[in-house]
Amino acid sequence: MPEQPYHHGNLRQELLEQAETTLSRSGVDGLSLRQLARDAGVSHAAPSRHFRDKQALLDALSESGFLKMTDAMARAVAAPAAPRERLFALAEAYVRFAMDHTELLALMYSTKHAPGATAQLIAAGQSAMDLTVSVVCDAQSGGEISTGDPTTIALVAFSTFHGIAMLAAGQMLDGAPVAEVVAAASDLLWAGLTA
Amino acid sequence: MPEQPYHHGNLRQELLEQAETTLSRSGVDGLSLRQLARDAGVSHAAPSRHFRDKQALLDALSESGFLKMTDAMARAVAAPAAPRERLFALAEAYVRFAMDHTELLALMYSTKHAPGATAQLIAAGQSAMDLTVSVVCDAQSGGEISTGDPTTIALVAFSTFHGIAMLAAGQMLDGAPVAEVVAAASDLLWAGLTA
DNA sequence: ACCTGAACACCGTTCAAGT
DNA sequence: ACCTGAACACCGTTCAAGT
Repeated sequence: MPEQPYHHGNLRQELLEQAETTLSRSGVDGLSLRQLARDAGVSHAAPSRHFRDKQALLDALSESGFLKMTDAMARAVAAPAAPRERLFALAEAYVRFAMDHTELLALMYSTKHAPGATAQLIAAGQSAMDLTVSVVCDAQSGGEISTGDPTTIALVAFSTFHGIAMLAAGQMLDGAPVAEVVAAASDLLWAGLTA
Repeated sequence: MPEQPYHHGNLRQELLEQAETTLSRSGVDGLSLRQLARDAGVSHAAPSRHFRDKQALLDALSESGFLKMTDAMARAVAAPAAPRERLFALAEAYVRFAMDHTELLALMYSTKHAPGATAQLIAAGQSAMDLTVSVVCDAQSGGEISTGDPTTIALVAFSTFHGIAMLAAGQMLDGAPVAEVVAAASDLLWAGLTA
């Protein structure tokens, strides 16, 4: 175990990992570049080699969050099942991710990175929505739900799950069991789509 | 127009008003107690007489935001109309408020004030949801929609509108016209409820 | 290429002291 | 009661200089 060499070698990665840990424990406000540098045993100016500014680090964190979330949702939807079950599984995966990564989700959907967002970040943010569209399209081509613009339908479904995820993550469901709300939302959506 | 007297007289109110303006222009991150003090022509330590810390000011801002929002929603729902239209009006009012007060809404639903929130703040946050419950109950007692726990139904409806509001405020609807998504969501919800 | 050290212009919070 | 001024411990960002 040698002391840290002058060239850290993997600073960018270590900063990101430490940042994710700190984020989940203390929220965005608890995140300071100088503290991250201290944790990594490096001068406070070192991170600027790897992230232009603090926002760049937050954006990188957001992007990896979107990738993880989409991954979890994609796995939930991949299992062969009826569209009805796949939509439910999508909702469950979304809400579960939200509850397991409260602060990360808040960062991901904070308006902050609105203007200068990377193309990669935008694409990552879109992929969860794309997944929803594909489930809707499958259900439509199976003739199980009403025709109608699949994007709009997916947007409504996604918004519903997003709303539940955000409220659940913020403990604003007034103590209603999350699983019940997710189930009720899936039922209601499906009932509306098959009406 | 005399110079500001030593005792400002209305500092708390002026700080809140200036804070709301700054918030809407620059977001929470653009909000600094010291800057607000400068704007009010007062020393940087003066605000602490009126707000224990920065979070207290943010909480006060949130609370007044919730009051305004509920007020707008209540007005939208007050007009005598069929439950179907009242639910739609509720959704419209919510989303309109969200788009007109992007940063305020983000603050209101940030998890920040989770632990030390005032009872007043919590109550204010609840009132929009209460309004939704009452619309659902009216629809149920009119026999227009399926019976079932009105709180759960309201929670799903509220989540849907909340999700649309948040995504719209963050310009994450991929360019889909907000009004269309709101209408589609209302239609889908109502179809599910009357199925 | 990667990092350090010092410097600059900010913060929030606290506390004696003033009026 | 309400506010000031100074002080403390932090920030993010920049930039010459070191290895």
